[in-house]
Amino acid sequence: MSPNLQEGARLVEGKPSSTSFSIESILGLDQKKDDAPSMKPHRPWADTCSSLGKDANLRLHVPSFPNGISFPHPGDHPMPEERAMKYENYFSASERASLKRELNWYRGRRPRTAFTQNQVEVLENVFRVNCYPGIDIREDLARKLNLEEDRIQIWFQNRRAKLKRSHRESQFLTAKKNFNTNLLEQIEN
Amino acid sequence: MSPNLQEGARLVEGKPSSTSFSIESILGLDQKKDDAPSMKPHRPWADTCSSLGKDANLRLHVPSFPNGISFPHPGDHPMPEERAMKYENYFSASERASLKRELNWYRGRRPRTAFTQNQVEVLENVFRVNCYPGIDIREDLARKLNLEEDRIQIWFQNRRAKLKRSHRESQFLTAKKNFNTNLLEQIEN
DNA sequence: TTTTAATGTAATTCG
DNA sequence: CGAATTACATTAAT
Repeated sequence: MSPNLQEGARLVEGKPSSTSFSIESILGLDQKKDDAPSMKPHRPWADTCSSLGKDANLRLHVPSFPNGISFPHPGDHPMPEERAMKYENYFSASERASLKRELNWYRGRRPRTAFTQNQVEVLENVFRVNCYPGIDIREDLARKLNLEEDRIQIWFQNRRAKLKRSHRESQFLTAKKNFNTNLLEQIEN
Repeated sequence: MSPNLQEGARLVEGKPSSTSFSIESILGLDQKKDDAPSMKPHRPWADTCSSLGKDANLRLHVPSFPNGISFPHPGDHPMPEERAMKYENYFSASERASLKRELNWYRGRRPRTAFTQNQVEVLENVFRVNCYPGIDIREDLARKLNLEEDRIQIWFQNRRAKLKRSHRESQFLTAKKNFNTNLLEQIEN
């Protein structure tokens, strides 16, 4: 019997009591506690080497308009009337790109990769033959297409999901059609 | 044999492949072959008395292709004519393995469990104290959280993997930062 | 709005 | 058990 779980039960009920589990249950299982998981989301694309003055606070800066108007957060609702203020009008392409990177940083998401048509075609061709390319193939593709291996792997994952989805859908449609057909026959008889 | 990437590349570019992937590579011959005799994976959640959908997914072995999934995707560009033969002749062991895997998923992958926030909270709290809970603790948790013990075990496994991953990453970042710092010092001297 | 790259994590497999 | 990989549900960029 582990009486220690009662602590857990308490936590369930919203009691943030100090987690004191009975020693017995932890006995012999004393682990090196990394109490601050620190959960680094792993964002290698936010390269720390890019600038020598690689200050962390650099990315916490909230972009704003030159005139002090705060930058429209993409998640927010569009501002109907202020169309004339669209930030595109204020920044060059490269400036927008860097702003975007900053946004991506504090939102913690890798900038969306835009595959070229050629890259997609090659990937599709490989997919047709083998939709589970091993690491060797992926690395090979990465070199040949000038992409990171991770992009390749993700691409295949998403591609498989897409295939499955389409399969599901067609199956559903078939089932529906059959259902309707049967129904019709019954009515006719 | 099956078309390889050279053909694929040619199809894409219309030029004599500068990209050449070896057949072995494409077919993933380097991958682990699991042509092992079919053993039953025991899937209690694949309830025999579930509804219509069950049989549909269970044995859709279409002669030409498992599950009716066509690899030259129906909506996609057709492959060269030679495709009309028995598929056994066209797919390597590893490809068949892939297909088999896919088949397996369709007929029996446990539905993804969505833990509630409370469940996760309790699990995290226990994890903080002991990330290798023995069977008794797991059973206890299972009862308290109304989950199967297996889910608990898997959760801890995945949680440990996650912790390890985060350690690796923070280590990497630290190393990188040190590297940059050293570089900077050298430049300054 | 639709498609799809990216994320987080539960589930599976193998050694 | 860990490591690697996968499916799958979501989020969000285009």
